[in-house]
Amino acid sequence: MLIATWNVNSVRTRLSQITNWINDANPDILCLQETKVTDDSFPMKPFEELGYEVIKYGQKSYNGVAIISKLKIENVKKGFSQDNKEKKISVEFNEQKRLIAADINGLKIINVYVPNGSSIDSDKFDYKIKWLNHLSSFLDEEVKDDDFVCFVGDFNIAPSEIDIHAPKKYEGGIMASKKEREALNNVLKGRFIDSFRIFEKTTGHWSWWDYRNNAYELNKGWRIDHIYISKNLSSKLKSCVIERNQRENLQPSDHAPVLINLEIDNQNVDYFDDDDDLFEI
DNA sequence: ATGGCAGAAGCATTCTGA
Repeated sequence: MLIATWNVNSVRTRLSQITNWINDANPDILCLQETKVTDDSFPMKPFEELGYEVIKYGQKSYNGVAIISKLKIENVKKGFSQDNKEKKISVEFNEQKRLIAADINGLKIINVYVPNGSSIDSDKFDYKIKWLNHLSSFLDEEVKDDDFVCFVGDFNIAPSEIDIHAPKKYEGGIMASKKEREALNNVLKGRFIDSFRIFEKTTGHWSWWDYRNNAYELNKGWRIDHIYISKNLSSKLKSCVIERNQRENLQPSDHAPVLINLEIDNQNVDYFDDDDDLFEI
């Protein structure tokens, strides 16, 4: 079972690149961030024609998340829960569309676009920390100990200095501060595994390169897009790769997709494309 | 210290991103 995350920086501008990549990589589930489109304008058809179901939670111009799945999508949650004791604060944090979750094939898929935070002395940075703290409460409520969870997205945080091309220059700043990492660790609470680090222990692997200053050509990148899995899935994890060639497309997103392979049987056999997928092997 | 590149909105230029 292939599960991917990709900050596409506008789903409409990147549409053909996304469908091309789907045709190449054949993911079962693709989680998108920065779709930058309202739900009524989301391009559903290109994905449905490829045999995928789409759920989306977007807004005009900014943010926006979506899940595209070959397998049946159930128990959809858009934004933070609003039926709990933190209802008021949830409404506030749902103004920016940054969270969508669903159950797919026995997995709880949680897709986030964490706020960037601008710079560590800004109001946006405070918002980022508060948003992460609210996300922590959300997970405490939504995730049970024995759930199989895949928690993915653009986290806008490099987990350690080996996830930055020039740590001496950037450590302590935005996406690399102690405060952000503590907030992220509080969200993870030791219950998740960073899929990528199971396979790659060294520096030099990036998922985002700034559009400016020729950053991609100079390979000046950061690893800020992550696929966290619950510990009870660790034995099922077969690979995790960053598809950096997508950063070489014409007019690319500034992020590359991240893709894992989980060795899980498809329980929900009602594929939407209804083709010969069921009868392979 | 500043700007550089890109997308959206909307038609010149501003806002936002990371």
